[in-house]
Amino acid sequence: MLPQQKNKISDPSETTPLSIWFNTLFKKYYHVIEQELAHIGIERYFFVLTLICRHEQITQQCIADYIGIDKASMVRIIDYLTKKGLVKRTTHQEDRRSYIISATKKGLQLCPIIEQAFEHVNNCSLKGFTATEKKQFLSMMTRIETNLSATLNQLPNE
Amino acid sequence: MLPQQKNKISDPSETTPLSIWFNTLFKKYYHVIEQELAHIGIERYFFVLTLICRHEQITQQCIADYIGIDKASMVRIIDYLTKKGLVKRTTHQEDRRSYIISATKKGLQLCPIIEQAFEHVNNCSLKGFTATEKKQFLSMMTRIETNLSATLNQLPNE
DNA sequence: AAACAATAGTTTACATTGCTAACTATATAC
DNA sequence: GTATATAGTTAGCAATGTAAACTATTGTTT
Repeated sequence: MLPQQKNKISDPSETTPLSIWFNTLFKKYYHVIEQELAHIGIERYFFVLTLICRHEQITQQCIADYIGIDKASMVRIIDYLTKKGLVKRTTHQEDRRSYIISATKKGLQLCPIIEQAFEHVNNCSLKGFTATEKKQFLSMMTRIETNLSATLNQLPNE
Repeated sequence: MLPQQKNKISDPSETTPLSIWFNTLFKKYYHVIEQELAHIGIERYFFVLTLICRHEQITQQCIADYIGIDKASMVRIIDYLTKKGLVKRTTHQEDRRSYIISATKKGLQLCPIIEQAFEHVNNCSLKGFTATEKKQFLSMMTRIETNLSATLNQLPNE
C-alpha cells in the first residue's frame, strides 16, 4: 500500500529484503542489552567475554572466525577487555604463534551477569512463543544461515 | 559441548543472544546482495533507493525513522544517491522545511533490478521452507520486533 | 502579531567498525 | 633448509552512528 497520508512508509512486501529485518532486530536487541548491562563496567563485547569464559583453550582467531570478523578487529576487542582487567593473553604452549585468551577472576564474575541478561532479553524477545515455536524459530534461523552460506559459496567469483 | 579439540567453539546455547543470530544473518545476506548487485553502479543503500522509488511523497526524516537511523546519516545517504544521479531533492510545497526525495529515471530503472535481487536472495534464504513456514517466520520476526519495542519502552530511563 | 518551542535538514566532529596491507614470529610442507 | 602458511600486531582508510550547533520554517501560546 502506498502512503495515503503525508509521511508514511508502506508495510513490508515480498521484495523487502530479510536483511532489513535482521538488522532492525539486531539493533533493537542490542539497545536493550546495552541498557540492561549499563552498570557492569564495559559497554561492548559482552558476548565475546562470555565465549572466553566458557572455553578453556580459545584463541583470537578462533573467536574471530566464530563471530565473523577479521583478526585485526579481534585484536582491538581483546585489547579492550584486557584493559578492563577481564581477560588475559597467555602464550599457547603447543603453538607459540597464538595466545590462549582466558578470563580473569573479574571476568568470570561478570560472565553470569551477562548471560542472565542474554537469557532475559531472549525471553523478552520470544514472549508469547510456545516452546515449540521457540524451537521452530531457532531451527529456521539455522536453516537460513545454511542456505545463505551455500549461496555465498556458489557465487561466481569474489 | 566444550571444545574437545584445539580451537572449536561450542554450539549455541540458551544464553546465546539472539542478536548474534540476527547480526550473522544480516551480514551474510548483505554479502550476497553486494555480490549480486556489484555491477549496477552503487555499492550501498539499495533498499533506501527502492523505498524512494516506491513512494511518491517521502522525506528524509520519514526514511530515517523507518530504517532506524538518524537524520545526519540520512543526509549522507541522500547525498550519495544524488551524486550517482539516482534521486533528487525537491522542496516540499506544504512544509518548506523538508524535501521530497524522488527517484530520477535512472533511479527508477535500477529499482526493479534491486527488487529482483532482494526477491531472489529472499528465496535463496528461505529455500526448503513451505509457504506456511515462510509466513510463520515473518510473523515471528514481527512478534519479536513488537516484543523488543515494548521492552525498550519499559526500560527505566534512557 | 510577537514570542517561543518544535521540526527538517545541514554541517562538523568524534569514536567505533570493518577491512586491507605490511609486518614479526612461529609452524608446517616439500 | 627453504618456501609457504598461519597467529597476531600495527597502521591507515572509508563507512557508520551519534551528538551538538546551526539555519530555516512551522506551530503554539498569549
